[in-house]
Amino acid sequence: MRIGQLARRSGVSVRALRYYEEQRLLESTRTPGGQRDYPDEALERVQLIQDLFAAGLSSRTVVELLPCVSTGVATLAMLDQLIIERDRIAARIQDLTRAKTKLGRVIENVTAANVAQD
Amino acid sequence: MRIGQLARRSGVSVRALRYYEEQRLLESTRTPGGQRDYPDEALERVQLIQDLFAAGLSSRTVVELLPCVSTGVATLAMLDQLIIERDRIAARIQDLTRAKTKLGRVIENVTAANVAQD
DNA sequence: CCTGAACCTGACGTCAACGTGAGGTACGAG
DNA sequence: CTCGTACCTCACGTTGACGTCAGGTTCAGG
Repeated sequence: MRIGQLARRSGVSVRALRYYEEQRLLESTRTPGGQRDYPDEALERVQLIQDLFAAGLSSRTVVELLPCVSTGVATLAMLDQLIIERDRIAARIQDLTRAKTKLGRVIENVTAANVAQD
Repeated sequence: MRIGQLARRSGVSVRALRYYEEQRLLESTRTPGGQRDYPDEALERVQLIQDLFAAGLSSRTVVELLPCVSTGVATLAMLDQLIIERDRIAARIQDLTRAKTKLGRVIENVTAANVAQD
């Protein structure tokens, strides 16, 4: 599979895929002409990378954790890092939940105010 | 209250407070000498700004929504925007929850692998 | 009056995850 | 062989929320 097709299938840009390779998040073989060639598994890999980015992990963290996330084999340092990241995500969820609740209350109040005004 | 004290109380940097003013998120009166002077309510205001930033709102969005968040009076456009942001936060929470679950499973697996290896 | 801490205004630097050309090469169809 | 599209490698631009440095001013205490 070439880069354009992988981009369309995964929904990320061609530029992003090259960036992932530059950051050692994604590998590719090359055709004799120098074009990137990806195996089918690359699609899942890209989706995994996207998930981790969406979770707020940096590319540096992702490159450290990708091996154990895909293989299931980890050093103790990796395990620590995994736990740190999971807890960070949990804390972030708490923050967002608080903010959502706060906004929800504001919405209720201003809605009531508008109804009263109309 | 001067800027340094507000910074210490709120936990944000002096630079950040000046930035908030620049973005019209926060007002201040000035002493005859030109130094910023904040009322006590500024502390809550700063904390509110931080909460909204933490929720992923941009300063442009915050400056649009701050009036109705603090006064409870909103236009219909503001209400729409509020709902959009709340839903965006809810979607983000979903994403993070999925990512956390995924990491949690990875943690369980690699832990088991380590125990088995030792 | 003097001094050190806190404050002021520019204005350039940072960082991450790409976007966006520029200028050239590879590939598949006809 | 030629055309059009997809691909290649630099390499600079973007965005947001500040950090940081420079050069000068204000304030409170002694």
